[in-house]
Amino acid sequence: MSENKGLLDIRKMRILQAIVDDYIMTAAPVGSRTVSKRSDMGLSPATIRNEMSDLTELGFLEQPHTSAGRIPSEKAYRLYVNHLMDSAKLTDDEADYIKKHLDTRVHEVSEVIRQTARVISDMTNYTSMVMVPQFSALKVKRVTLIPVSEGSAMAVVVTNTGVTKNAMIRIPEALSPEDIEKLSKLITQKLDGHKLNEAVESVLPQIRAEIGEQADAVCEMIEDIERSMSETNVEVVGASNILDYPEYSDAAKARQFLTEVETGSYLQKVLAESSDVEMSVRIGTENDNPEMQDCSVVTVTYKAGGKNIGTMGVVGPTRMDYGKVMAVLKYMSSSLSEILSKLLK
Amino acid sequence: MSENKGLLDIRKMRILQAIVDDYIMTAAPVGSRTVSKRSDMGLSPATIRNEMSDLTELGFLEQPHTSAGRIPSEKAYRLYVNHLMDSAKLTDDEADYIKKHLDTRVHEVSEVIRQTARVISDMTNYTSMVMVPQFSALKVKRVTLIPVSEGSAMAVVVTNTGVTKNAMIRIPEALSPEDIEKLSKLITQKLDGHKLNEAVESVLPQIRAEIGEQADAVCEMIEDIERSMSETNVEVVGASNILDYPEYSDAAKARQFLTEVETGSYLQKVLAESSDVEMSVRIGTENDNPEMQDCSVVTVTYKAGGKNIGTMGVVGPTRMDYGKVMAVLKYMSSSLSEILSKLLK
DNA sequence: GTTAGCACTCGAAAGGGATGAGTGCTAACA
DNA sequence: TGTTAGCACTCATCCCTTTCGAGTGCTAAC
Repeated sequence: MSENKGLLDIRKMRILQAIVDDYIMTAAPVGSRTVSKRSDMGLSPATIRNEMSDLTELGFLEQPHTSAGRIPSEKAYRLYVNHLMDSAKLTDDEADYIKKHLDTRVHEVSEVIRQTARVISDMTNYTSMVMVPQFSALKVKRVTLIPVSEGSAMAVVVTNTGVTKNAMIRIPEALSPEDIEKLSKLITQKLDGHKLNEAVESVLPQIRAEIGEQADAVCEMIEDIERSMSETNVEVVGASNILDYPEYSDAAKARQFLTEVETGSYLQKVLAESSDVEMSVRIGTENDNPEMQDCSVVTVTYKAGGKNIGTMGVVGPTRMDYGKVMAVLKYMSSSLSEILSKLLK
Repeated sequence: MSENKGLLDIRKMRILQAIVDDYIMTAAPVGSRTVSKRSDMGLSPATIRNEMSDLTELGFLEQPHTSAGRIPSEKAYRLYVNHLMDSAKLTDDEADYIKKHLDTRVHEVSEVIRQTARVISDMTNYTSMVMVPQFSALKVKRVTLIPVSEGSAMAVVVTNTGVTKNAMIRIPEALSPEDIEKLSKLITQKLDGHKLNEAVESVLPQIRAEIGEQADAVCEMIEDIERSMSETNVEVVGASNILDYPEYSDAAKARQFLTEVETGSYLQKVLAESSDVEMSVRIGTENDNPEMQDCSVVTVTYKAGGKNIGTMGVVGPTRMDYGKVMAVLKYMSSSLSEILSKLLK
């Protein structure tokens, strides 16, 4: 038996690939006849049957019941994604579609993010999610405080890449507008060129050392700003697409999926965890959220100015068109990176 | 026949009420026996049958087929909402629930809105939507421009109520930070005390008259600000609740509803249109969006400082628990109004 | 005007083949 | 030794029929 990837001989791999491909398209158990016809290997159904029997024993296939075909196990999807998938390229039509629907003239980050999510969801027909650029990882250029009412102000942070974000923070009461302006300048000066998340550790002690009396108030404000800014925000689009797939024809299951997606906490967590790998795939029970264990989540990162600044991805049934999803995500990652790189400088 | 509301005698009204009440709870056609038992009118099923037959002829009831019970028509719901509904009050438990889940310490408007939407959706088990306070109807107190990059700046508008909002706008290129600061002050001075939406009409001509050369640029910026600010934003929560109702057990129908809700444009339109009536109810085909014609939408307005500043509501199946929804919305309207009134000054 | 009685309707649920896709095994073939 | 044809067997699905019962409408009596 000629080994390959230390797992299966080539013929078994090809058969498994054919089965997964077919199952992804039809959602129906695949029989030996179908495989024999579709995979142009010139093998009879009987031979395929023997191989399928082996694959079942090895844990790559499952049988809903004796007289049905086989469906891929999670292990099969894993193998499929790692080794045997046609890593599809987008057709010209698809690339055109994206170009047409990504309006590069838009100049607001949140708008670009929304569009991106929309396009991913439309192209894949799954649920897409795009994290807005990670803020506290960017270098601060300017911080402006705008008095709003006694005790509160709006802090607007501008980074060197031009991304801005704002949040309400508490400020000491009884500050005159001039004091506030001074504070703005002071904080800007202290944070300039630092990343927000690092600043809290590196700059705060400095400030405490340098400035005497007001230090505490200033430090608290900076911490407050950092806290508000590091809230990750995720745009989720196309949740209802899940209803197109027969595995979610059961209302209770669909409901569970949609509720989980609406709260978004798990998706947010996945995006955050995947922020340092170019592409990640979580299949079924590889998700540690029990509500999502018959879903798969694929993520990619995107960059601006050469640095990863965010993650985006797709959630759908485990029977997902991984090839297409990964192709779309790759394409969108570079599109978005390009747009943001231009936009943010 | 003793007339009432110029439409139906009292007995018919009570019977209709019993039918609607029952149908709202069970979603199953209501038979004469049930009505006879549940409405304590001491009438036999046969009598009820005669009345129901009349009500059918009058267009208040419909018969799915001969041997089923009756279900209320839209006309019946309309009558029910207008005249015969028990305008339920919340139980103490419910009021407690709301108090517990509305964290009054939160000091960010968008957070309050999100909570409100969450609570409405949880209490009614329908889909809730809450419009963030209408911005351009508030009086401007200060406008700050923060340079972001060549040609663009972030405009932050603070109103006299303390609500703030910000948006990226285009600015003339080649402005120094000092110029921008001057512009901030100029615009603040011009807009101070005016409502944004009125300012465009009343203040712009003034500016054009007073300032010579730079007028065009300034006016454009103000218009740009107004445009960005008047975008209404709606928080929608609990869309997946719809899957709990048997009328949406059909995946295609559910999908249609969810897609419509996700885009949100119709809901946004309804909220906007209803911003001047304390409470509005749109039943079924009273919605002009064909996709929503078997839904009902109930809205209420909320205030701050005595003025309407926003609308919120609930979407659900026409067979909706109008009594409860309206009670919850009323309660939430006054809660939110109170919180915002405090929060915004 | 109200009610009991009764025949009638018709959807929903339950039962019961027939169908056919698919399997596993065996025996023959190259 | 690997491949294949043949065949008996399995079992979900489809479709048809029957049964069941909730509910109606009508009539006649109270």
